[in-house]
Amino acid sequence: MTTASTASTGATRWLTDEEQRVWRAYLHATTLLEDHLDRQLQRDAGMPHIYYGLLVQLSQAPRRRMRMTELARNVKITRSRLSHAIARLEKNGWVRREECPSDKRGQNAVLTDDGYAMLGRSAPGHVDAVRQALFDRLTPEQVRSLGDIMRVLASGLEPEGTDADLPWLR
Amino acid sequence: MTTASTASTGATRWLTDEEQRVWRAYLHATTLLEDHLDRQLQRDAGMPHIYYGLLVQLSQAPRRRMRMTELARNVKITRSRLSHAIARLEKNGWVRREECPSDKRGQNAVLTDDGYAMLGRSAPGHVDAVRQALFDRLTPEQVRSLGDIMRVLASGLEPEGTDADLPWLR
DNA sequence: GACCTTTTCTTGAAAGTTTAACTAGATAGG
DNA sequence: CCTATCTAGTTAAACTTTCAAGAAAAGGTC
Repeated sequence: MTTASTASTGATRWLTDEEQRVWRAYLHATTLLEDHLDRQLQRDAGMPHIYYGLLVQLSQAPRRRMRMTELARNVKITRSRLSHAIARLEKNGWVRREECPSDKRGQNAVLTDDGYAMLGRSAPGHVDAVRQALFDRLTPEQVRSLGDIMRVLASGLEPEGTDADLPWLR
Repeated sequence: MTTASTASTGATRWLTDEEQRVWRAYLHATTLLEDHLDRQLQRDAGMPHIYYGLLVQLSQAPRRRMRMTELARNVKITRSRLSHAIARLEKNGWVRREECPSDKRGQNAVLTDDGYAMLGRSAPGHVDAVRQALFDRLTPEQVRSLGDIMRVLASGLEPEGTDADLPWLR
């Protein structure tokens, strides 16, 4: 019941010319931007974009720590992927695992001082990169519009909404 | 010279509140959509989104064949990644390699009949998924606006443009 | 032609991701 | 309590991507 819309009627509503152009532009731009930021962070911070996102999340959490599952949910990755990622960040000394007092199954990922420092060092460059690629190129209306559009898309794909899918991802 | 903008002055222009919200929404929506389509295609066509994109490109090329480098450029991936991907698709019987007559270094990736057939089978479902996630949720103005915005972003990240980077990617 | 550089594509290993199975602790019902 | 079920997180194996290196043909240049 995830796909079916024309699947039931048999008639496929293909994309119009404009839709095709927009879709291609979307794919094109989003992959270029992701590649760009991934390379920027790999070069300046020694990690892929998503790992950086994990550190940012932790840096904003109450005591710079967060339960594994919550962290995974916030960044939209599976728990498995998070396990591997945290293992790697732990090797770098930027994150540390800590048992959860209230739930013995649980683990907290904790941002270390080293991790915090490295974030402070690389954040300016990263913000710069985002600004140059995105905000400095769009008009204020476009920025507002982009926000609206992205919120619509996200709400439609959120596990909640109309057709509740699995737990929260997969 | 890729990053530096405040790097030279020392003053970081952080993101405003609205910019932060927009950026988060962007990351959120784009990762959800990519995950969604990846899963849809993995389920219905047995391959990740980017592999599907390769087949689509080939299906639209003159004699359903294309030089490796051109294919890689069109889909925005490295030649190395393409080599591995084509090897996998070859194992599936959907693509076949063919030597290039005019340039003995060259290879053409050719979409097989099996590949073409499989594309015909999975295209409707994929178009449906894109439509449901994107076009059915946006107003016509939003679609137009999204196209404009994405074209601006892409043009700024294209290896050409103002600050010519490396060959075309990396 | 000999020499040097560039272009095309492949390869192998390391890094990252996915999938499915699995351990251990929490929870609910009887 | 005891058992069934659920939840948190990890792990192994298969697969994909990246990175660095390299083989082979093409293009100058003298």
